[in-house]
Amino acid sequence: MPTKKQIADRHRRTRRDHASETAEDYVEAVAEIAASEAGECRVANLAKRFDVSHVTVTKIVARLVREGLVETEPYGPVQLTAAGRRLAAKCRERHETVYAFLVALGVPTDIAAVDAEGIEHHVSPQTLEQFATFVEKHAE
Amino acid sequence: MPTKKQIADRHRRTRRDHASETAEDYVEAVAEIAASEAGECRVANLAKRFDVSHVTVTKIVARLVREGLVETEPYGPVQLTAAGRRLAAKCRERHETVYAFLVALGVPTDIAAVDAEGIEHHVSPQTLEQFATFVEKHAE
DNA sequence: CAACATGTGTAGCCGTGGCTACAATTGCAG
DNA sequence: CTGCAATTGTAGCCACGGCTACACATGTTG
Repeated sequence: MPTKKQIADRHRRTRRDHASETAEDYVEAVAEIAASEAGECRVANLAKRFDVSHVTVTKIVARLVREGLVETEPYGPVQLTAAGRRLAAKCRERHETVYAFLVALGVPTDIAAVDAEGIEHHVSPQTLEQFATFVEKHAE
Repeated sequence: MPTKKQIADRHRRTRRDHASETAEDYVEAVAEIAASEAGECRVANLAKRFDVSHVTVTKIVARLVREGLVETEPYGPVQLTAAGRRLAAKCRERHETVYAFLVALGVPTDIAAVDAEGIEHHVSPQTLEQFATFVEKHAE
């Protein structure tokens, strides 16, 4: 049975995860939008994507710049740094695995899409591995 | 394929979930502590449990009081309301299902404990149902 | 080139969940 | 009953992710 310290650690871990969830969602979105017909990712694209005001996007992008995940110039597009691209690729893969896993489990695709969005940030490498294994086994 | 509005909705849903995650964690903890040897749940118990200062607990408890989930008096214990007990029971059951599911999947118990903590708040009833079914099937 | 729509930036506000520092209460020891 | 330790409350600060309102750039379009 877990000690009190371990329980506290678990919660602290959960909180720390929250802090980076937004970053993960944003770099993923930037990558997708830049790879789409749009060709580049602008603040307005992100605002629409997350259904928030452009101000919220601006503030979050500023934080991502501080963290070295994206680059941007005044009135210019938002571009991923090398670190941002790495993170985006990792998140995309993880997201797809979680989604595929839920679908393989028998969850309706529309529900799986919502749940994957929330779950993906909390899946450890070990659990993700089990998810992937399960998907392979059930890939008919 | 999902529309832009659906993607935005998914994200809004995820954010709204965040707002209630803390409430869920706290009512769950209050129920557990009150049911333990301690007999009652005090601010100090919660502070230790989540490894945060007592001030943070006080503020969150105040919010839970506003939301009708707990009751308390100055310098007194924190008690669940009927609504709080209902929510706690629901969360406890869901938490256990998620944990049992991860373990059944093959995730090490210590890892499963951490992941369940993060995942439980994002599991829809439909997905939870699939988790439970899976656990039953693999309960030899 | 001027004007106007669109897109960004800036200022300033809110609630949540963190914190430290200090004040007040409680409760138990002496 | 007095006094001290532990607990709880209060004040005030921070970062994050929301917002509205207003200012400033950009880029078509006439």
